[in-house]
Amino acid sequence: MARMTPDQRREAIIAATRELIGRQGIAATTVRDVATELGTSSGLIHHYFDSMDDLLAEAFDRAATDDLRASQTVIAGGADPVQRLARFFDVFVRSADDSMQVWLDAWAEAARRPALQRTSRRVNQEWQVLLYGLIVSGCEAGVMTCPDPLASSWRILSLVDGLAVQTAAHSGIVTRNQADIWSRQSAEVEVGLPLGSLTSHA
Amino acid sequence: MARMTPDQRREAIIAATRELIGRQGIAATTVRDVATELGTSSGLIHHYFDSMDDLLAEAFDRAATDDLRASQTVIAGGADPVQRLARFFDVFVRSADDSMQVWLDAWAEAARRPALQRTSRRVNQEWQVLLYGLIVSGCEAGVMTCPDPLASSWRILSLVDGLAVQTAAHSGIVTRNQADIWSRQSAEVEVGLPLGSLTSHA
DNA sequence: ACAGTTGTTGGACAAACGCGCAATAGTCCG
DNA sequence: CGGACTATTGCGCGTTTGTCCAACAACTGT
Repeated sequence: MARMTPDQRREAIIAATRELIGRQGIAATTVRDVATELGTSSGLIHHYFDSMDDLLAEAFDRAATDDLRASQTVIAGGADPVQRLARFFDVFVRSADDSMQVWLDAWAEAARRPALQRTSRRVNQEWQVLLYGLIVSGCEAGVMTCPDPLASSWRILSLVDGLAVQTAAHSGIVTRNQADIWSRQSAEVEVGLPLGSLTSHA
Repeated sequence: MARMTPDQRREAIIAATRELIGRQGIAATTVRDVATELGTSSGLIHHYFDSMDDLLAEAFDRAATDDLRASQTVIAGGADPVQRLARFFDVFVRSADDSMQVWLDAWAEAARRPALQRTSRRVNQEWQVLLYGLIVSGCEAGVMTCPDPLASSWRILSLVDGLAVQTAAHSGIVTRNQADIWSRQSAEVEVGLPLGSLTSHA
């Protein structure tokens, strides 16, 4: 096979793994799957990664962190705190739609894969920090009322996770649109916004 | 091995599987694990169940349904709608504490195990129906205000699921007590109860 | 050009998986 | 007692898994 620089090769392995876990989940992705996707031998993967756990954790980390960074950029483009919060739900629902099985697998597999568990925890906390910041800035601007912004951020994040589970694992019972609307309504109540504030964006 | 009646044997297999999935999750439980737990051969399991998917689905069904029935009984003992709703959180938090890994595995494995997927969906819906009934009866009694009881039941169920994920998969970030309090507060807002109504039970 | 280093191969390896099957042991009925 | 039936055994089959390793190929510095 054509030779790459070590950095390029490592990135290519991670990219192939990302593609695969997005397509078939984390739990169902094997070393040989990655090698086939890359068009290389399976031994090469272990030349760059100590274990499958490490590779899965890093691939999940890249995918989740890219999602988070992209979301931060989109959200930062909102004109005011309310619009930024509305954008939070836009990007979250969209990204959850594509990669919910990855999240479910990450949560479940965390019990059996130490590296994946560490990554999953950190990513989760970063989403909470992002949401917490949005709420606090809304309160400082005086457009939101929040008696307990920490509790609110955890509640909204949990609600959104839970609704994502409903649409993914129990697809057909709760639709994506319902989950989107319900999570916005719940957030409006949390931060004292009038109903419809987060949904009436052009 | 000592012989049982077919019914007894079948129940013993299910009981052993329940024990195992509670201890090590659904995904990590194998045919041989069940046979060892029972003290029988592995071939016997396939004499009573067509596939491992079927066995796991039935064991999960029993465990989840038993939890649900026991919860219904406890909840029904509440004097009024508010106390019954408070009891909902008591039993839910307690059962989630023991078996959260089972739920995570059920959600994640549902994508790869058809029988488990059907069972998981049904159990989830039964919890929602239970919660929906509690809310509606509170509204009919005039002690709760609910503009949209269906949406409320889905939101509360999703919130408690999401908070359970936070305490299980990301243990240490959100504690069980915090999750308990936060889910009650959220429910109080949903059905128009004064803060503290669901927590001030003896 | 040559030696040394490192990327890469392809397959061996042991362990574990779900499942099936011939043989055995236990039960029941005539 | 004896034949029919079924529960149960114990093992083997084929596959798949993560990991490892000796050999080969390619690049580097002298």
